[in-house]
Amino acid sequence: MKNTKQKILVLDIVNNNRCHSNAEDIYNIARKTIPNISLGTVYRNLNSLVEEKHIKRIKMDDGIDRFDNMIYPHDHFICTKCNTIIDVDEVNHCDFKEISGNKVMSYEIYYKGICKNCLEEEK
Amino acid sequence: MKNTKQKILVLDIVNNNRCHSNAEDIYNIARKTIPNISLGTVYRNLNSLVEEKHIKRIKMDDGIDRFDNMIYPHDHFICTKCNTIIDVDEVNHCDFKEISGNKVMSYEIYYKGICKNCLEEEK
DNA sequence: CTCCTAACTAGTAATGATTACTAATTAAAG
DNA sequence: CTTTAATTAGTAATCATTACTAGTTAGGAG
Repeated sequence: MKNTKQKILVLDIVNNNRCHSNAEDIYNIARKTIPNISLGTVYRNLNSLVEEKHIKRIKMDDGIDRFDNMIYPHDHFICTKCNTIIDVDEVNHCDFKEISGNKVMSYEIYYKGICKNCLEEEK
Repeated sequence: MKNTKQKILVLDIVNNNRCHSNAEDIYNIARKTIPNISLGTVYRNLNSLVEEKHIKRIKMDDGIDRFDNMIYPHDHFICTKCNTIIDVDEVNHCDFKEISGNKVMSYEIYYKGICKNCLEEEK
C-alpha cells in the first residue's frame, strides 16, 4: 500500500472535481501535473481507490465508468437524454442492516429522468 | 417494430429466468430453440427491449451486463463476494416526481453486501 | 542517512464484451 | 400474393479496460 504521488494526484482530482469525470478525463487533468503519467496507472489507482472506498464508481449506460468523491453521502440523478449526473442530497436514509439473511453493507440510489437543462430545451 | 420470433424468444427467456442472466447465457438458452440465432441478434434485441422498458439492464462491477424481467417491481441486492444478484421486494416506495427541477421518471436501488451463502461459508 | 525489496510505474500489447457491417431473409401492410 | 423496410446470421471491427515487462520508487530496517 504505497502512497505514490500518482495515487495521491488521482484521489485529489476526483475529490476536487464536481463533474463525475471518467478515466480519460482524469488522465488528461493528471497530465498537467505529471506529464508522463500513464493511462494504465490512472485506471489502476482508480480501481484501488474504489476498493479502499475512498471514491465511488458510477456505471453508466454508455459503458464508460465515471468516478465520484465520497466526501459527503449523496445519491445521483442521471439524465437519460444528455447523460449528465447530478448530485442529490440524501433524502431517504434507510439503514437496513440485513435483508432476508443477506448482510447489507451499503446501498445506492439512482434516479433517472430528464434534467432541468434538457427540459428547458424541449420547450 | 417487427415482432420477430428472435425478439419474442429473447423476451421470453428473460421473463422466465429468475437468475439475472447475461447476454451470453441468454444466447446459449436461445440456441436450444433457434439453433442458428446470432449473438448479435441477442444483443440487439436485449437493447431494444431495455429501451422499450420491457426488461431491465443491470450494470455489474465486472463489466458484464445482466438482464432482468420487469414483471413486478423490485430492487436488487448484489453480493460483492460472489456477484450473485438477489431480488428484493420493494420496501421503500418513494415516488418523487421532481428533484431540484429535474424530472424523475424512475429510480433504482442497489443494496450491496455479503449474501446468505457467502456468510455461511465464512464460518 | 543508505540499503533493500516489494510495490508501483510508463509504455505498450492484448483482451473481450459489445457494436457495426452486409448480403440474405422476413414480418406485416396494402 | 406483392412489396419493402426492418430484421437477421455471420463475421469483422471497436474501444474501454486490463495485462505485461523492464525499470523505478516508497518507505521500513539497520
